[in-house]
Amino acid sequence: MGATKSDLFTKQQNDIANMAKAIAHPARIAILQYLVKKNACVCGDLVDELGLAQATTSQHLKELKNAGIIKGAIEGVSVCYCINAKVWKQYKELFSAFFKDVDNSNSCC
Amino acid sequence: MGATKSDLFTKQQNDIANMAKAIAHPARIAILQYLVKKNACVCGDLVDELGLAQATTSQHLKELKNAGIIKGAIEGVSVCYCINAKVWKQYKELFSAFFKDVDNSNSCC
DNA sequence: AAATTAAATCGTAATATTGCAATATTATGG
DNA sequence: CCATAATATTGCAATATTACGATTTAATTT
Repeated sequence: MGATKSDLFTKQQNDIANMAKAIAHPARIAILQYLVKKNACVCGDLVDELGLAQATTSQHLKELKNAGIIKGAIEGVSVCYCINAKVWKQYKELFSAFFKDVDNSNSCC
Repeated sequence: MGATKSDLFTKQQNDIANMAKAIAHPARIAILQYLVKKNACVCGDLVDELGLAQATTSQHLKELKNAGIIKGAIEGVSVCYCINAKVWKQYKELFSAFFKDVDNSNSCC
């Protein structure tokens, strides 16, 4: 036990859950907000920005890269990160579809 | 170590991360989709629906209740669950605001 | 009151995540 | 080539999450 039983659920359900998991940490939210705000590639200053150790920051960046939501490009000795606009749009749309309006007129609670 | 360093981040960043965490499991996505689909209070059949043990299902329901996104009402010997429309709307809006459109025209990667 | 039913809680095991120091890697400049 | 700088990876400890059997709680029915 301890591991999520992914096989019980649909691909879509697992996809949404995994997307949520990718942003389910304040450091990763902070990274994404910073990249969106800067509206450009950001090289280097993410470690200073967060206040976490370099290794930890690098790990969070890796998770965001694995999720596809950011891209990294080597720029000389440092690495530049930016939002992957295409995947970002997918996230936007999938969450938007998931959180469609609910009709709770039939609800008893 | 092991615990998230919430104090490094803003309340808003922690809030978004916690909301994402609440839905970062396929069983919880399945529960929410089922409640939305049924468009009414659902009593009892959630355990049969998921395929997880009763205790596990109950635990997931508790997390969703803690996050405020669902409500439960005792109905005789069983418990009826439904979407908390107000909180649902908040989630919808917060995620929608977070995933606002990005301009990556200045991006190098 | 006893039996039944549904759900919550407890205890515990397995696994995942978070965080950081230490080390490795990679590119640049001297 | 050697030193430096920036980032990645490794290894490990602390904590969190997931899952389930067993038990408890709470309401209903007999």
